[in-house]
Amino acid sequence: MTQRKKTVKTNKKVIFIVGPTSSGKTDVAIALAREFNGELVSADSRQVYRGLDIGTGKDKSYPHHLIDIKNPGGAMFSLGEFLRRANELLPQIWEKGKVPIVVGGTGLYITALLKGYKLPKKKMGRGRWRKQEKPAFDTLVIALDVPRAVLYQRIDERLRRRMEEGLIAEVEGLIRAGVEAKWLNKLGLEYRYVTNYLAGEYENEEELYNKLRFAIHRYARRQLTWLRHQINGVEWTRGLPCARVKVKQFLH
RNA sequence: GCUGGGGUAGCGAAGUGGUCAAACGCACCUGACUGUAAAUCAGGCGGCUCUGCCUUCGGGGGUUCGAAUCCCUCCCCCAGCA
Repeated sequence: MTQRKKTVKTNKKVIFIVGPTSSGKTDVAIALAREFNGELVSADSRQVYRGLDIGTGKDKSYPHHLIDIKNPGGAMFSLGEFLRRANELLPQIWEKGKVPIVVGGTGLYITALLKGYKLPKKKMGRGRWRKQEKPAFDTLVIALDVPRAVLYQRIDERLRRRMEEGLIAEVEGLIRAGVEAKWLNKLGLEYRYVTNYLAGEYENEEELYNKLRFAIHRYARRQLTWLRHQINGVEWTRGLPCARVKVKQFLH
């Protein structure tokens, strides 16, 4: 009996929705948020910037925390800032009687939050900044599992769509607004490749498309490697129905 | 039909008698990851009973101790001429 009491350590819970790019994280997260009274917290190192919409694939149809909180071109967002803000948000969400649902593809951010990393206020030398603490909440980590071939196909189709929606124009606009190419290059993927394209590095849009889609494939693979090895207790699911069941169990 | 060029591993492309299972790039696969993480970096990538063996460089035949590399022939592609 007393044992049982111990296991019910807290009613503070956090749901994580992870997976490689194009695996459908956002859709699942939004559906879960609606159904289970959740609030979305983005764990995405690129969607934090305002104006980077098409290239980062923001879904503004539903409110997310930690999206559009930085201006592009300035200091880069960082793990430290993410942790600070996320750890501040969670209690606020619990207070409202809601469940935080952390969605995102930035594995390092997820791991750090999940493991309760605490970073010193100031940057210290590499290798000794971590002070790990047990997270003060229960977690459910749901990863979306999509067959590799399907994933690649989705990535390709999505990229094509984004290019039609004005991906290149978006980057041109940022550059015109004064964002440096160097800064865009550091972001990688869409912003890096389109910037290169605008600098004349590729023959045509088709070459840009191909170079970029393969770079995204590689990125998706890296994300999967991270999920497989750097996060414990990941529950792989094939989609919303399965995720819903796990969430229902978790919340009870 | 003639002439010239060409057919090399999933694709592109080196190699032109031995040190070639075959450079390199791409795709693909795997892994690392401690304050830029959509970043950065590493390995693999014909097959196997894997410190060696087997089957590969359009097909077949030949020369040679030895061929992806030389010769003959056949098939296919491209360019120019008919």
